[in-house]
Amino acid sequence: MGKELDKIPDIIISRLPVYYQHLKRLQNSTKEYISSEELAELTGFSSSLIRKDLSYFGTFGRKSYGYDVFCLFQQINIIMGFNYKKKLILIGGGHLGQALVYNKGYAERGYKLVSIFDKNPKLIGLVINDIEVQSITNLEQFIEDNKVDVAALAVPGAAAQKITDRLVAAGIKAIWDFTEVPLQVPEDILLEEQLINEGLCKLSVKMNQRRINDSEITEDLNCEQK
Amino acid sequence: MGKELDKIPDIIISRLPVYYQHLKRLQNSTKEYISSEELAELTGFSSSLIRKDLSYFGTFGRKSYGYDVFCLFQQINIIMGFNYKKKLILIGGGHLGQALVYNKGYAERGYKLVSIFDKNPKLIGLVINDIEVQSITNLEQFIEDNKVDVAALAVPGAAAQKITDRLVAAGIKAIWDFTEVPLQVPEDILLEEQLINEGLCKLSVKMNQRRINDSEITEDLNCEQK
DNA sequence: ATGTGTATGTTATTTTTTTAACACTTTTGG
DNA sequence: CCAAAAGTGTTAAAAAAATAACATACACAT
Repeated sequence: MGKELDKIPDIIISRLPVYYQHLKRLQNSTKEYISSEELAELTGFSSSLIRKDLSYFGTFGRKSYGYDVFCLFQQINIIMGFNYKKKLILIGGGHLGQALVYNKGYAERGYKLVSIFDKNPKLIGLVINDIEVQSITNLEQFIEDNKVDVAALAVPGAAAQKITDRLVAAGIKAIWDFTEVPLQVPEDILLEEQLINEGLCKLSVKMNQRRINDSEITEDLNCEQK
Repeated sequence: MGKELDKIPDIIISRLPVYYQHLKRLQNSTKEYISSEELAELTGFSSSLIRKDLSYFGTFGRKSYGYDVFCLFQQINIIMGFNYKKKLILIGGGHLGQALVYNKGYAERGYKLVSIFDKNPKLIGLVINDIEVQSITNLEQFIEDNKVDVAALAVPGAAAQKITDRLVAAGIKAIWDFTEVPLQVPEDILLEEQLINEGLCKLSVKMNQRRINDSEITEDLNCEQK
């Protein structure tokens, strides 16, 4: 019985992309069934946790076989809403923006990148991967006409909040934010901060920990404060 | 007393980049002190949680004032190890790779991008943002000669594991992985998967949830499985 | 058929994480 | 100097999450 009206716990949502990633990969293998134990091996989560996560959405397994690799992938796609079509626009055609245009992950997740906006006249009219960059002045009109669902924000930090306000006013539902600037949005707008340097931060913390543990130094830099 | 030999809980590590981000921003303001309550407002975490997180590393606050905005930022930098210099190389000079070359986040976190590698002869010799792309054949020699700490991996999925094996063999300590391919690494190598489409996944799940709740539909696509 | 092995879905237990409460210190203002 | 206010660091309680345990169902071999 797949349902659940209550909001899916964030902690489970955060694991869904991992399940997705591994199951996608498994589609190319000859493997027909996979056990929670094997999935645990792949993902690093415990088999118990995996069974629990999946049982939150329904019962997909088969006793003494495991999970049908194809069916489970289908179900994960449905759970993640990838079977619904979403229109995406990109704001900012700089280096990061251009990389996002060539990102191959959209279609399989139900997204379609429908336009690119920039304010730089040198970029306007340029065609990147078959999509023409248009002036940011057309933003509101375009969102309304095309019922755009999500905007990817890859503009300089200084412009981020202003553009965000315009997106919200124009009726966007969700923002995928690459500027490392904390954005203010109304409660009902979904905001996903894609901190591009997050991995670097975590690696730095962990390398630092090792350094400290190895040297047994007691770090205690005290900042002058009255 | 700043110390702690035990490993910092991942859940705390995951919040550090958020504290960092907001405190960095606050450096430009005239604000001298900030309370846990105000930080809660900014970050979305509870004030109680913030005080607890910070107290894990030491006592940085001042009774009835709050935290010195400058000192706390300094401390966060130390906790995250940003005051230690790390050498970074980039593997893969494609679209995403190029965007990473122009990323402005390295220096402030103690990283220096020292070289770019690619196997495409058309890219080798090209200078991107003052850094010359060199042949992937030089990889091992370079890592050894320059004591490289971290490699950013932005190559096609098919090449990912092979390159990873070479990096590990050459003595790299940490990998910042942008390929959406699950990589195998030895226990002692730090691996950070930077799932570029993670935000899109989460947005899709959440938009889907809203759709279901709004329509009160009971989703139950059953996959044919004997 | 019958017994053994496998692996799920779920319940019980433990652990981790978060929130709430508060004692205590410092500041401020009569 | 004393009282009130602010806001920390910490302890206690609650909630959430992860793990372990297990009853059940199914497959398969004898």
